[in-house]
Amino acid sequence: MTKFWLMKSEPGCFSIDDLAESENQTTPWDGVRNYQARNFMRDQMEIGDHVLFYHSVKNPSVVGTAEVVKESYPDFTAWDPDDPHFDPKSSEENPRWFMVDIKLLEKFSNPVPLKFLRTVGGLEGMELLRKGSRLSVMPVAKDEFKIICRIGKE
DNA sequence: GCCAACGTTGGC
DNA sequence: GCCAACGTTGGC
Repeated sequence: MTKFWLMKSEPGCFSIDDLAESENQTTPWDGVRNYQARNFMRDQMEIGDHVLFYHSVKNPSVVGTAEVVKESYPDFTAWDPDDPHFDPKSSEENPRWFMVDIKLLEKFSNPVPLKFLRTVGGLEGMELLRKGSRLSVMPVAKDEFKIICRIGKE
Protein backbone atom coordinates (compact mmCIF):
# COMPACT_ATOMS: atom_id res chain seq x y z
CA MET A 1 0.00 0.00 0.00
CA THR A 2 1.56 3.22 -1.17
CA LYS A 3 1.87 5.81 1.54
CA PHE A 4 2.28 9.55 1.18
CA TRP A 5 4.68 11.91 2.89
CA LEU A 6 5.94 15.46 2.99
CA MET A 7 9.61 16.23 3.43
CA LYS A 8 10.99 19.68 4.17
CA SER A 9 14.22 21.10 2.90
CA GLU A 10 15.80 24.50 2.98
CA PRO A 11 16.42 25.37 -0.67
CA GLY A 12 19.71 27.02 0.28
CA CYS A 13 20.77 23.66 1.67
CA PHE A 14 19.23 21.20 -0.78
CA SER A 15 16.62 22.31 -3.31
CA ILE A 16 14.48 20.41 -5.77
CA ASP A 17 16.86 21.65 -8.48
CA ASP A 18 19.71 20.05 -6.57
CA LEU A 19 17.70 16.84 -6.62
CA ALA A 20 17.06 17.20 -10.36
CA GLU A 21 20.80 17.55 -10.92
CA SER A 22 21.77 14.63 -8.68
CA GLU A 23 22.95 11.36 -10.19
CA ASN A 24 19.85 9.42 -11.27
CA GLN A 25 17.90 12.35 -9.78
CA THR A 26 18.25 10.45 -6.52
CA THR A 27 19.58 11.50 -3.12
CA PRO A 28 19.91 10.14 0.40
CA TRP A 29 17.73 12.19 2.73
CA ASP A 30 20.46 12.72 5.29
CA GLY A 31 20.67 15.07 8.21
CA VAL A 32 17.34 14.40 9.91
CA ARG A 33 17.97 14.67 13.67
CA ASN A 34 14.48 14.45 15.07
CA TYR A 35 13.17 11.21 16.50
CA GLN A 36 9.64 11.44 15.19
CA ALA A 37 10.85 12.22 11.68
CA ARG A 38 13.42 9.44 11.94
CA ASN A 39 10.80 6.93 13.03
CA PHE A 40 8.65 7.68 10.01
CA MET A 41 11.61 7.05 7.72
CA ARG A 42 12.96 4.05 9.62
CA ASP A 43 9.74 2.23 10.42
CA GLN A 44 7.16 3.19 7.84
CA MET A 45 8.59 4.35 4.54
CA GLU A 46 8.61 1.78 1.79
CA ILE A 47 9.87 1.70 -1.75
CA GLY A 48 7.28 3.29 -3.99
CA ASP A 49 5.89 5.67 -1.37
CA HIS A 50 5.32 9.16 -2.71
CA VAL A 51 6.71 12.34 -1.24
CA LEU A 52 5.81 16.01 -1.49
CA PHE A 53 9.02 18.00 -1.71
CA TYR A 54 8.70 21.17 0.36
CA HIS A 55 10.88 24.26 0.43
CA SER A 56 10.86 26.11 3.75
CA VAL A 57 12.17 29.57 4.65
CA LYS A 58 11.33 32.03 1.82
CA ASN A 59 7.76 31.84 0.54
CA PRO A 60 7.57 28.25 1.77
CA SER A 61 5.98 26.01 -0.88
CA VAL A 62 5.45 22.49 -2.08
CA VAL A 63 7.64 22.43 -5.18
CA GLY A 64 7.33 18.90 -6.53
CA THR A 65 7.10 15.19 -5.91
CA ALA A 66 9.52 12.36 -5.34
CA GLU A 67 9.47 8.64 -4.75
CA VAL A 68 11.12 6.49 -2.10
CA VAL A 69 13.62 4.25 -3.93
CA LYS A 70 15.59 2.84 -1.00
CA GLU A 71 14.31 1.93 2.42
CA SER A 72 15.93 3.09 5.61
CA TYR A 73 19.59 2.59 6.35
CA PRO A 74 21.95 4.32 8.80
CA ASP A 75 22.66 8.00 8.18
CA PHE A 76 26.42 7.89 7.99
CA THR A 77 26.76 11.68 8.05
CA ALA A 78 26.12 11.42 11.81
CA TRP A 79 29.51 9.69 12.15
CA ASP A 80 31.51 12.41 10.41
CA PRO A 81 32.92 14.97 12.87
CA ASP A 82 33.23 17.45 10.01
CA ASP A 83 29.58 17.15 9.03
CA PRO A 84 27.23 19.84 10.37
CA HIS A 85 24.86 17.06 11.48
CA PHE A 86 27.55 15.11 13.35
CA ASP A 87 26.21 13.29 16.40
CA PRO A 88 28.81 11.69 18.67
CA LYS A 89 26.12 9.48 20.18
CA SER A 90 25.60 7.67 16.88
CA SER A 91 28.05 4.98 15.84
CA GLU A 92 28.38 2.36 13.12
CA GLU A 93 27.82 -0.34 15.74
CA ASN A 94 24.78 1.42 17.13
CA PRO A 95 23.40 3.92 14.62
CA ARG A 96 20.95 6.44 15.99
CA TRP A 97 19.85 8.15 12.78
CA PHE A 98 18.40 6.70 9.60
CA MET A 99 17.56 7.91 6.14
CA VAL A 100 15.93 6.80 2.90
CA ASP A 101 16.77 7.56 -0.71
CA ILE A 102 14.33 9.53 -2.79
CA LYS A 103 14.14 10.07 -6.53
CA LEU A 104 12.58 13.02 -8.30
CA LEU A 105 9.24 12.33 -9.88
CA GLU A 106 8.14 15.77 -10.97
CA LYS A 107 9.01 19.39 -10.43
CA PHE A 108 5.77 21.37 -10.21
CA SER A 109 5.14 23.90 -12.96
CA ASN A 110 3.09 25.74 -10.35
CA PRO A 111 4.68 25.54 -6.88
CA VAL A 112 2.05 25.64 -4.15
CA PRO A 113 2.77 28.16 -1.38
CA LEU A 114 1.97 27.39 2.23
CA LYS A 115 -0.19 30.51 2.26
CA PHE A 116 -2.30 29.09 -0.53
CA LEU A 117 -2.57 25.65 1.05
CA ARG A 118 -4.29 27.31 3.98
CA THR A 119 -7.10 28.43 1.68
CA VAL A 120 -7.71 25.10 -0.06
CA GLY A 121 -10.70 23.02 0.94
CA GLY A 122 -9.88 19.49 2.03
CA LEU A 123 -6.51 20.34 3.55
CA GLU A 124 -7.71 21.70 6.88
CA GLY A 125 -6.39 18.67 8.77
CA MET A 126 -2.87 18.74 7.38
CA GLU A 127 -0.07 18.42 9.91
CA LEU A 128 1.89 20.98 7.90
CA LEU A 129 -0.77 23.62 8.53
CA ARG A 130 -0.85 23.10 12.29
CA LYS A 131 0.46 26.09 14.18
CA GLY A 132 3.97 25.45 15.40
CA SER A 133 4.37 22.33 13.28
CA ARG A 134 8.10 21.72 12.93
CA LEU A 135 8.29 18.15 11.78
CA SER A 136 10.56 17.83 8.76
CA VAL A 137 9.14 14.46 7.71
CA MET A 138 5.43 13.88 8.09
CA PRO A 139 2.65 11.71 6.72
CA VAL A 140 0.15 13.15 4.25
CA ALA A 141 -3.27 11.72 3.45
CA LYS A 142 -3.78 10.34 -0.04
CA ASP A 143 -6.53 12.85 -0.76
CA GLU A 144 -4.36 15.73 0.44
CA PHE A 145 -1.53 14.52 -1.77
CA LYS A 146 -3.82 14.37 -4.80
CA ILE A 147 -5.26 17.84 -4.19
CA ILE A 148 -1.81 19.38 -3.91
CA CYS A 149 -0.52 17.57 -7.00
CA ARG A 150 -3.45 18.76 -9.05
CA ILE A 151 -2.73 22.38 -8.10
CA GLY A 152 1.00 21.96 -8.63
CA LYS A 153 0.52 20.75 -12.19
CA GLU A 154 -1.79 23.57 -13.22
C1' DG B 1 15.90 39.63 12.82
C1' DC B 2 12.08 38.32 15.85
C1' DC B 3 9.80 35.11 18.40
C1' DA B 4 6.35 31.27 19.24
C1' DA B 5 6.36 26.56 19.48
C1' DC B 6 8.57 22.68 20.29
C1' DG B 7 12.44 19.27 21.40
C1' DT B 8 16.36 18.01 24.26
C1' DT B 9 19.29 18.09 28.22
C1' DG B 10 20.51 17.57 32.75
C1' DG B 11 20.10 18.56 37.78
C1' DC B 12 17.46 17.06 41.36
C1' DG C 1 10.12 11.23 36.53
C1' DC C 2 9.76 16.30 36.77
C1' DC C 3 10.75 20.53 34.91
C1' DA C 4 13.71 24.68 34.09
C1' DA C 5 16.96 26.13 30.97
C1' DC C 6 18.51 26.07 26.70
C1' DG C 7 18.72 25.23 21.60
C1' DT C 8 16.39 24.84 17.14
C1' DT C 9 12.92 25.37 13.66
C1' DG C 10 10.56 27.99 10.61
C1' DG C 11 6.91 31.43 9.46
C1' DC C 12 6.59 36.13 9.25
